[in-house]
Amino acid sequence: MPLRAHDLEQIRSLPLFADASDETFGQLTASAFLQRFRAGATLLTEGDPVDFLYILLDGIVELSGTWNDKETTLAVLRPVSTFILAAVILDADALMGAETLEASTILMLPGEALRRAARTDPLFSMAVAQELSGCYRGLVRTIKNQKLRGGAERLANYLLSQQAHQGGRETFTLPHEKRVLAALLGMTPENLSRAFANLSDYGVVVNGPAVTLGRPGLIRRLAKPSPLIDNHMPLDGTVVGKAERELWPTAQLMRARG
Amino acid sequence: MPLRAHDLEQIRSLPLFADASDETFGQLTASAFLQRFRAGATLLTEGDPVDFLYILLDGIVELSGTWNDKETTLAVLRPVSTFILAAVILDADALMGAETLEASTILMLPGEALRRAARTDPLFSMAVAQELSGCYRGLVRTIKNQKLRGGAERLANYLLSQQAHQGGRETFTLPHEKRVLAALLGMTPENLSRAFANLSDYGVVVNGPAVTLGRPGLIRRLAKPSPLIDNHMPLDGTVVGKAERELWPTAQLMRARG
DNA sequence: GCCATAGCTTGACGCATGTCAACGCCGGCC
DNA sequence: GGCCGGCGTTGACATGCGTCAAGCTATGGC
Repeated sequence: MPLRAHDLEQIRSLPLFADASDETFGQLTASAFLQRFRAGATLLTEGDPVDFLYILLDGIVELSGTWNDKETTLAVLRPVSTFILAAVILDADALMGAETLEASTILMLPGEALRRAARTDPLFSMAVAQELSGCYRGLVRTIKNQKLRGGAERLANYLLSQQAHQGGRETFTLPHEKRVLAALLGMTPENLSRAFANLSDYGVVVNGPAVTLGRPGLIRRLAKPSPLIDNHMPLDGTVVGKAERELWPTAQLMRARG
Repeated sequence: MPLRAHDLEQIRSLPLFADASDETFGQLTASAFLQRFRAGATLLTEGDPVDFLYILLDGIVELSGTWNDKETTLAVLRPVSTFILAAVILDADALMGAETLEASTILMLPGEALRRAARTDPLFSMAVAQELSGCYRGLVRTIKNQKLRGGAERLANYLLSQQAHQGGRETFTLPHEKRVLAALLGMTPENLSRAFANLSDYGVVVNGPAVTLGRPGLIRRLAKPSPLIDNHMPLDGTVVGKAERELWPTAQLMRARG
């Protein structure tokens, strides 16, 4: 699929490309193309050489890692997210697999063009460095979340952040199937059920995909959310400045499963 | 402490600075300075604004994360390693604490100078992006190691990689106290003891800090080392090319503790 | 309306790991 | 020499989590 003017505008407005020169942007997009994938399609297998930077424009994709017949979910991405930037920059093999959870449309940007652009356009490569920094810090948060909190605490924090994303209403709806949520939070579906059951003591009521936090104070006291672990979205519509750019870089949701 | 010619040469030869223009390098080092810290010194506290890029030239430093009175070790660094590059690039607060485990000498490079250099010198900011990519992939490996392997398996793989680093001899010596090693591997000291005990069935003999792997085939069959998780050092002395640059970026050792 | 299937939940069980306490070893210090 | 404190090990115990099995509900096809 060729790119349309509308797509180009959308890409151009991403933090990663906003500062690039027109020339750089032109060279980058000249060799790029859009591709549509069905649900469950494998985009990348662990160990494969990575030839493209992927930019998820629509749909959902899961990043995973495997070893010895075990699999773990490293992240679940929603639009607009770039992924495997690090592998592209280093021209290295993929450390994670990628597959679509829903039908998705993805922009594919040849790696060689991206590396060439980064080597010549300092503002673009600075943007690349900022994007990578955001991803790195996302992983640091993930590890801290994973190692320092128990299952119920991870779930509680997830619910609080979801609530914030959806406008802070008392009742909101889970964006994924519970099986996917469990993987995201680093537990089995069975344990997610139990974790929800435990949280009922804290005013959490679950009705299918609908969740209501009946006692915000109580659940917050359990969750103890921290800006050093959880990425908080600004509640009002204020424009984010440079320092907050890392807040919502490429991958908003990052958790691991055992 | 001012920088000496010898220090400058050493810095200049790091991958991060090797491609920078002389002008960039001069501007960067003009405002840099060396500092010596005693063992146990706190370099950075979680949440602090980060004003410098740190480059560990001698000694050992530990990176940690905390939440709710619990602490976890995110990495143990040895020379020559840079750290908190991502926070510097984004001019953001530190997500991890840093403290010296031994007396250390550290080069401190003002963040503003680094960001300015990255915005103007494309080859330097490309090197920054490559360094960050290596760090990012290191964290991905850490998470996979942590979530996919059990304690004994993590230890087995650590021993194999240590053995390789030390020339592949049957007997080698642990580079850290066992308490630090336990933190590195994401377990308690008690469990590290038990893990060592379990590995005796696989030909692993421990004598204080000396470890000998009596049955390499057996321990390898348990460890199942993978290039997608473990960073293998080249056994021979071949010069590493661009693709392998990520192999030994800033932080070689990254594990987390619960 | 009936059945099949998938997603979710619940219970029972076992394993891995954290916690707490006691002990031995060793090195430093008085 | 004797005391002391840090490190490492070992055991008993509790807990969190994964695994397996069964059942429950909703949805879709016939």
